[in-house]
Amino acid sequence: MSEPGAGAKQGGENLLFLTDEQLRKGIEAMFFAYRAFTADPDRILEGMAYGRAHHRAVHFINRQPGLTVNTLLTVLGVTKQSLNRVLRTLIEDGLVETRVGRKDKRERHLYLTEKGAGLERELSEAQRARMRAAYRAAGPSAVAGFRDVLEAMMDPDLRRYYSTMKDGSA
Amino acid sequence: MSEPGAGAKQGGENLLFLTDEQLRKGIEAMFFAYRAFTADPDRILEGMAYGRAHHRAVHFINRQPGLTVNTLLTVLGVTKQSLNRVLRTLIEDGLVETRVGRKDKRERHLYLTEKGAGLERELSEAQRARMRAAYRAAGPSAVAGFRDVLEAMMDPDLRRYYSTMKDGSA
DNA sequence: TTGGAAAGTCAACATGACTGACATAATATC
DNA sequence: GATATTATGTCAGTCATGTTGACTTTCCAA
Repeated sequence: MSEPGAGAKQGGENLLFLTDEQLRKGIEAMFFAYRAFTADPDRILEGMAYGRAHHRAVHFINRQPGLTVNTLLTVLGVTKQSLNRVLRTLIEDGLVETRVGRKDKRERHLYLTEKGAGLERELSEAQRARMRAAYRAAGPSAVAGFRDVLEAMMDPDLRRYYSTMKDGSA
Repeated sequence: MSEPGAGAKQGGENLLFLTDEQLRKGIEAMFFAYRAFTADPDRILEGMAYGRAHHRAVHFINRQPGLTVNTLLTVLGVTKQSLNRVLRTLIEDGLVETRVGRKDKRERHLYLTEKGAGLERELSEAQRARMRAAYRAAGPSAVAGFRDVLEAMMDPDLRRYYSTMKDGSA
């Protein structure tokens, strides 16, 4: 890597971003940003009979149509009882449909209906708008750094899953 | 904006980080990283009679000793009834103490006791350890980008508050 | 002196997590 | 073919954290 400035001050100066104060600022940044990040879809959902849990389910079904209940369970990191309540209402309301697995008939593969895709679009457009504005304000190299830090923060299993998902850059 | 036909190479290439796919990846990165981010303190707190809400209160009281209930309310973005439940148990258990305001006797200023500071240290050390590892893995310039994007994502009021807090770089 | 702000409290309720127990169907294994 | 395991679904109960609404006390300020 290239040394910014002199070579002498290397150790201490290059590690300044790891002080406790800096780390605490990072923690607060995560907290405040995440709140803003969820605020827009939450606003849309209030009044509807759905909540953040429904949004998350719909998001991942959209991203990976045909995924099984079990996979969704792992990705969301909740119990099947918790997911089931959410999924049941989405199916009853005709936003999600299930198809029995061809190979393994125990599995249910999940798909969004037209209606479900409509809600997904509405929610994700609100969220993407904020993300887009933040990306634009911060610039491409900041975005790369943002993604790198978040990825490094994830639990290894989910990082692996995350890495396999399409990102349009390939 | 620029025409998609004409200056295609330049504009298009520089804006590739704003495609919907890229934005969706950012959304997922936030989701997975935030889960990991809260997992360690949550693990410590389970078993104790406290939860994430207590952690947040303790964090901000530590960061800004003597802040009033009203300020904490704004920072945390919850109702006073919700905060009060949390604060009451922390006071009863001797983790937080309140002092009546000198100037305005209606105000209660919040401070951590020794015991409260102990819990804060324990929780935040777990969280900082993960943050430190992520920062170290991603490097200083990624960290700067990370912080820039998160800051741009916040709601303006909290961004203002966030900016005034000490970060050890000034 | 009166209006409003800061804080605290009670009650009722919603959401989204959790555990534990149990049922059904299909696959996998012995 | 009998048995174990897996994938899914469901019922019941609990907990943490948020909400609204109503009301009180204290105290500052116009």
